[in-house]
Amino acid sequence: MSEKEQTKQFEPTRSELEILQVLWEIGPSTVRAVNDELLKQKEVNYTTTLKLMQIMADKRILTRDESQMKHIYSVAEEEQKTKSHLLDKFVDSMYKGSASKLVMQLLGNKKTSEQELQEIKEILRKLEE
Amino acid sequence: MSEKEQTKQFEPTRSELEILQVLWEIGPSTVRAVNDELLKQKEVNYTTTLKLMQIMADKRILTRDESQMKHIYSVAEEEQKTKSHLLDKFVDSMYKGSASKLVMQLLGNKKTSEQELQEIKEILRKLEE
DNA sequence: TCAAAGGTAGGAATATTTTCGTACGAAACA
DNA sequence: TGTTTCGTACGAAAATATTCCTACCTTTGA
Repeated sequence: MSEKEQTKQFEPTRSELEILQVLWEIGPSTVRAVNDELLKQKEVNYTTTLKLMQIMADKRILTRDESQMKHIYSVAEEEQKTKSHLLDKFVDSMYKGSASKLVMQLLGNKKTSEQELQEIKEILRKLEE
Repeated sequence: MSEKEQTKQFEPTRSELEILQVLWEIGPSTVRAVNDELLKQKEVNYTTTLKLMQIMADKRILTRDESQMKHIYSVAEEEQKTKSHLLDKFVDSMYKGSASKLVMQLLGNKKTSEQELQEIKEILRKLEE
């Protein structure tokens, strides 16, 4: 892998993101387990999920333990690191990098509950200390 | 357009999002103007941008004024409404709908400056009133 | 032992997204 | 007026992403 490819930012496709979410949720798993989770959300053939996960392993998004017949797939990068990167990209592209603009939007959002609000304040308060 | 299609959530592709960002930035514009902006970021052929904007107009993401030869394209939906929707989706898919989790990530992020932090606190303070 | 169930691999078929070649009309202007 | 420049429309090609068929191997259990 060239240096350029190494440093190239990780850009999951929509389907890849779905699988990442499942793996974040249930931890390292077999294809079967991931597929079962996906089936709760949508119609999807087992081999489709298998193929996607194989592709993700090729791309080094996932790693896998092949020592057993039922391969166990894990997310290669730290969940927080990946999310942080995706959040950065989101802030950059949608709010020109301004975190406060994003928060403003979030708070103006009807879906953000009073409880969430309190928690956010709590976070900031703790940050003061 | 069927009712289902109407209520179907707006899901811009990556290229479409780039164009939206330009239009948010510079306001209603010709294809030429949008393409010029895009050229600052990447190599792109005029007709490629034209085609994309035509497709977006088909999908009703953009509207256009054809009264002049140089058509003027505008973003159909309110910028804030679109961003709010995309932010919602992001929070839902990445943080299971928890805004506070997102904020926590944001604050733990080295890219979020002290100044941003102050601004966020200011927003919350004003919300108290 | 052998059939059924369940696993992987690989490639082909589809669907979607992105790019651009080409045709052709309108405007600008020498 | 004629030619160059700048615009749109359209369709096809190319690139990507998604889905699934088929082959074949391993495990399980009747």
